[in-house]
Amino acid sequence: MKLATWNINSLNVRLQRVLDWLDAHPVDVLCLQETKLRDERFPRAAFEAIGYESAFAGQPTYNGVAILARRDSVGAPASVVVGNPLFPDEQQRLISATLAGLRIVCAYFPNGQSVDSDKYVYKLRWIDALIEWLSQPSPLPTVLLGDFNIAPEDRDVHDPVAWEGQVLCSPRERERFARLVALGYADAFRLFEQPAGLYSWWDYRQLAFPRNAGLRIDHIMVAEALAPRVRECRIDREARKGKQPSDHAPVIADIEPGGASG
DNA sequence: ATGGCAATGTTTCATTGA
Repeated sequence: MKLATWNINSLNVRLQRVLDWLDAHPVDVLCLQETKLRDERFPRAAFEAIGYESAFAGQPTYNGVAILARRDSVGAPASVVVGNPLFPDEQQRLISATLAGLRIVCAYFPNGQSVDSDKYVYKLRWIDALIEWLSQPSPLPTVLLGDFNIAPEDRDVHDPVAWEGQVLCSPRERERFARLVALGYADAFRLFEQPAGLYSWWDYRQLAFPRNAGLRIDHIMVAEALAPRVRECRIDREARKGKQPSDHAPVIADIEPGGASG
């Protein structure tokens, strides 16, 4: 079972890119962030036409998340939950659903703007509430995937000295990531030996992508019980190439279908 | 010290992103 996450930075601008990507990579589940579309404008029919059912929560201009599910393999998203029941929030950053015996949580963590800004405080509170929610027992094993806006370690940063203490890399953000790990979530990417210099986001400016000046801030985290079943986790940097790309690349994990252990 | 680029709607600039 293949799951992917991709911050698409406007689904309106990049719908064709997503359709083409799914044609080439027919994953079972694709989580999207920054759709930037109100729900009336979500291109549900375009995804249905290529065999994907969708659940989505959007708003104009900012944020917006969606879960796409391949009809012929995992069916439609069930038990859809929009937002965090413990954290009322006008910003559409969280959607979860049940698919193939898993709880899929698609998350767009706040950016935080700069350390100690109001947005940074909101980011920490938002993450704390997510951790509180995920601390509650779930009947199904959970996969938490999305744009975390956190580079967990220095090896996830092209220039750790320049980024030291900055937003996305600050100790308090990394401590939150570590708390998710302590809660029993494994960073699927780090379950495997990976070459150095693999990132999921590159600034549009200063030729960051050709210089590979990136950060790894998009993640797939799997509950403890699922970790032994993860066969592969990789970043598709090809998707960052070409005309008018998103500034993020998709992350893909392959999880062995569940047995009696769930 | 700052901008660099991109998308959006508040549109011919300000705001946000990361």
